[in-house]
Amino acid sequence: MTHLRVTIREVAAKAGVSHQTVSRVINESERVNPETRARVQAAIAELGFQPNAIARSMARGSTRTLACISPNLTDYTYASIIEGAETEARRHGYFLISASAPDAAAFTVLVEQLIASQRTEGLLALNPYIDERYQHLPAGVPTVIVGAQARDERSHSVSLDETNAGRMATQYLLSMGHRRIALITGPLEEDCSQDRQAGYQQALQEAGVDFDPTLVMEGDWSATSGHQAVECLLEDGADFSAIFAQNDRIAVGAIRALREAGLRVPEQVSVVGFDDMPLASYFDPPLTTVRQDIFYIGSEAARLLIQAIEQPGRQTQHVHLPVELIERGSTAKANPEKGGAREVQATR
Amino acid sequence: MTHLRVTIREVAAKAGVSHQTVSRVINESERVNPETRARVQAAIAELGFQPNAIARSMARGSTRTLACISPNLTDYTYASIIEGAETEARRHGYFLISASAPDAAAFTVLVEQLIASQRTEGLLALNPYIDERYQHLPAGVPTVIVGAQARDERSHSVSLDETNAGRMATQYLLSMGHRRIALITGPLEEDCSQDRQAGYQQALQEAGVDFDPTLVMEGDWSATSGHQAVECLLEDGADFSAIFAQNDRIAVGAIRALREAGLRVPEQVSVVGFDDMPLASYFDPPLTTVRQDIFYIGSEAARLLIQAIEQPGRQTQHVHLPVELIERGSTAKANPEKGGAREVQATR
DNA sequence: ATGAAAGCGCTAACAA
DNA sequence: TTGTTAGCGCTTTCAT
Repeated sequence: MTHLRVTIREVAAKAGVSHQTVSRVINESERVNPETRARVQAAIAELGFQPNAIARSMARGSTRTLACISPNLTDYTYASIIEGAETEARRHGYFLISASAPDAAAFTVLVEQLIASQRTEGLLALNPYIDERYQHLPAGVPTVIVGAQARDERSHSVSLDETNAGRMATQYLLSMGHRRIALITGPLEEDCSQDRQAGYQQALQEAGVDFDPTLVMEGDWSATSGHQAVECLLEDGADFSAIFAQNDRIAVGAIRALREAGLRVPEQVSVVGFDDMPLASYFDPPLTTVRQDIFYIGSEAARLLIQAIEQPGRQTQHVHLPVELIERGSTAKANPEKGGAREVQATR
Repeated sequence: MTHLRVTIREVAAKAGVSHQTVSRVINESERVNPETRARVQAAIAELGFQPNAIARSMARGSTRTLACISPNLTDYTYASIIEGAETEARRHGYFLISASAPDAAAFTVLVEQLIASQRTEGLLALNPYIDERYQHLPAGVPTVIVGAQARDERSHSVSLDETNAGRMATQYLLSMGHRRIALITGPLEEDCSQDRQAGYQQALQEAGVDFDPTLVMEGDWSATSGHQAVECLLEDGADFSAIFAQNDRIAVGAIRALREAGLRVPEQVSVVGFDDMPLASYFDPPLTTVRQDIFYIGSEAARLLIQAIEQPGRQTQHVHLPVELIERGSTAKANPEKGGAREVQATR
């Protein structure tokens, strides 16, 4: 265990050159005599020298570190985006500090500590419109908004084509003959909930089906909220033969509630989820869902951010990623005699 | 948008003091005249000065940044540990750079870039015994091994009491009258798989039940592996009335395979999982499982690491965290007439 | 192709 | 209590 860390100067002394020549070698400059380079490299190996990253950042004025602030790190969607971003960042020689900010206040503090302190050179803001945090996005620092479209002109963004995704899921149910399609959304503060709902309404309209607001329930992404939403729907005596749940967890909760009410999925009610989370194919029944390539969202976001850092003049970019419908066992054709309505009314 | 970042010297000029006084103010030194401090603070506010974190790291020789290397960032278990660690780190004024290393080679590179470059002051190594990566743990740098016990004397560790957890799950099934209990493990390279199995065998022995190696299958934590394991078991005509799956995903796959073979859970076969992952209570049937407080594992690991950094002389510590059995619907009493054996043999 | 000098923005030691 | 002087370990001019 080396106690005092070896510096460039010790290497220089050992190799009999100036520390500047060592710097040239570690920076792979061309302008070094092959012999000298070999001597220096030998010295580096012998002493186990590792350039000090902080000193380099200091001298270069660039830290090659990105920040990623997310509501949490455990939701599968966020975690995948972060993993994608981290991998891509590293591919470009950057590191990623990811931190979770449950609320806007925590977000503000983090921006200060990470961005204003110049510890990082750019920011990945995951879902910044869930609360007031977007008002504290840093100015003058490259920023990519992930999971929503930027509302200002300074920020880049990477998001799904949410409206189209909502439309696609709804069209699929319509194509199965369903006419009474309930919708369970995420929190309406979030753009994606709104956009998915817009797509839902759009698809209904295109199919000439009237939009019925009593068929729409707001959830909070949790399975529990899906469960409750279906309970409410049933209590209100709502008539529906399909549900579009805006994420897979809501779908799972909804299916559970349907079962508890004695309704069979997909025979009596079809359910479409959103995300294609890891166990979606192992649910009972396997979940029909909208798949998003979340890992790619993350890597694309990192790519954009690094581009913005390295080419400061660049125009802001807004990337929309496509989605795909995965057909599994939680959906079936509507019962034609009944015109798509449920046969059994819950007894509760 | 300030173009040239404000430095301590500009603040000093504005406040009419030396830059060192400004340094004292931002470091909350006592030795500053209240009036002077007020003047400096006014100047700081007016100029929007933010100390440069890199320069501080440079001058102090300490980066207040930790590294966390994990096989991936998306597994719920890892993500939770990371979130716990990140939160705790920040509580102590540290940042956490988390990176994923799918294999030992990637791990080695990361250790070099993060640790040897002195960018970070300590390492959280999640599950380092899944491959050869533990051989590349850095020397002379505070390290906490998470999810396994340290195999050397230099590293601290935070892990579950895995043996006891395995024992507890098995004892529970035994107490329900099951005698033929199949085990589906994680990869046997990982300590936790081994330890959970040791606990399983221990419980059997204590209950006077013979250990039957044909009832043990090795999985890879995936639902698919649980599915396959049960298929093998059934093909081999194995006789069992309960399964202890070493994680919840394996359990889900196992339940699916059981169903496909026409077996009812829990009436004919009971299944116990491990982790209590978020949707465990929403599975069908709701999963009986061993709960670990993973968030706490992370925060404890970070706490230990920071302690090791700040008090270098300290002895290595090894923390074992308790687990808890959560009883839900995937387990039931064994059929007494049959002595716990399945009634129905799969027809395949 | 190599070296010398200067400085990145701050903190730490010492002096006043 | 405050200011002055040196660096931290490296990169970047600019000479040579």
